[in-house]
Amino acid sequence: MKEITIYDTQNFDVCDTLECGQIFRYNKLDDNRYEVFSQDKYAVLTTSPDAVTVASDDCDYFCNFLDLQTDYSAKVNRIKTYGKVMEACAEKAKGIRILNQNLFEMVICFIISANNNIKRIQLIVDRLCTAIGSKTPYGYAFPTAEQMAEKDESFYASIGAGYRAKYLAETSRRLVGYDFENLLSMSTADARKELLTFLGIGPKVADCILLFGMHRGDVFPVDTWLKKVYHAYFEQGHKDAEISSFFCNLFGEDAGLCQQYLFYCQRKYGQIG
DNA sequence: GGACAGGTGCGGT
DNA sequence: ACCGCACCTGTC
Repeated sequence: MKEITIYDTQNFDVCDTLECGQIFRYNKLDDNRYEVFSQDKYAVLTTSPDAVTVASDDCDYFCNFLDLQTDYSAKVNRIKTYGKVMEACAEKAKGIRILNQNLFEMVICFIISANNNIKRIQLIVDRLCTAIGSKTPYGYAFPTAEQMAEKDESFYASIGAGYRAKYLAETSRRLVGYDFENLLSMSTADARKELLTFLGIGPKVADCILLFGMHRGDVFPVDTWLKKVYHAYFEQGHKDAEISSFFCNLFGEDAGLCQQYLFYCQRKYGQIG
């Protein structure tokens, strides 16, 4: 394994980045180390007092994966001007980076995430990789669309997916040979419409795929946590279905990152301030 | 043992 | 278009 060390950790915290809910395939090894899986690749991230070290056979891949080429300082400073609430949670969550994750992997993982809890999502994803993913030196790869399409609904039920089994079987079949490049070339609004045509993808899951799999910052996934945040800190009388567009209008291009800050603070600390 | 999970699809207005 | 509701299952 090779290593790369990052010394500018002002806006890069491994714990914040991995535990803010954008990724399910990681494990905490000890106080300072996390292992991360993406597609068929693997890395160990070690935090020391003055740096973070990435150890992997695919260091370049993980530098992009961790969005290390992007300067977050301007974004964070701008978000801190979005009122008291954002100022407080940006200070706590400023180490979060929006990962560049694989699009197919995001589609499948976030279909599994619907009306589910993180522990069980990780359990199901782990069973999925172990059962049909290709073996790698460090574990099992995330399955390809072809590998998933070979399995039927009963298989996905057997790994604990519940009523999402049908969604996984049907959507993975539809994604064999799918033109992802075309999807990536679309505007955020058009890509969102296209994603909503897949079984198992509703508004919230579509926004997660756009944000985590396509790096579109101008979306705001609304789940139960963000509904709580809205009602506690932003109440302006919107119906649930309008909360996402309310935040998109409020935060513009920074909406996605703001959502991660708010989600993380609410979940980790039980409050924003 | 019940409520809750990073909601969605479906049928009824 | 807009509700209201059922829904797998692991965890707290």
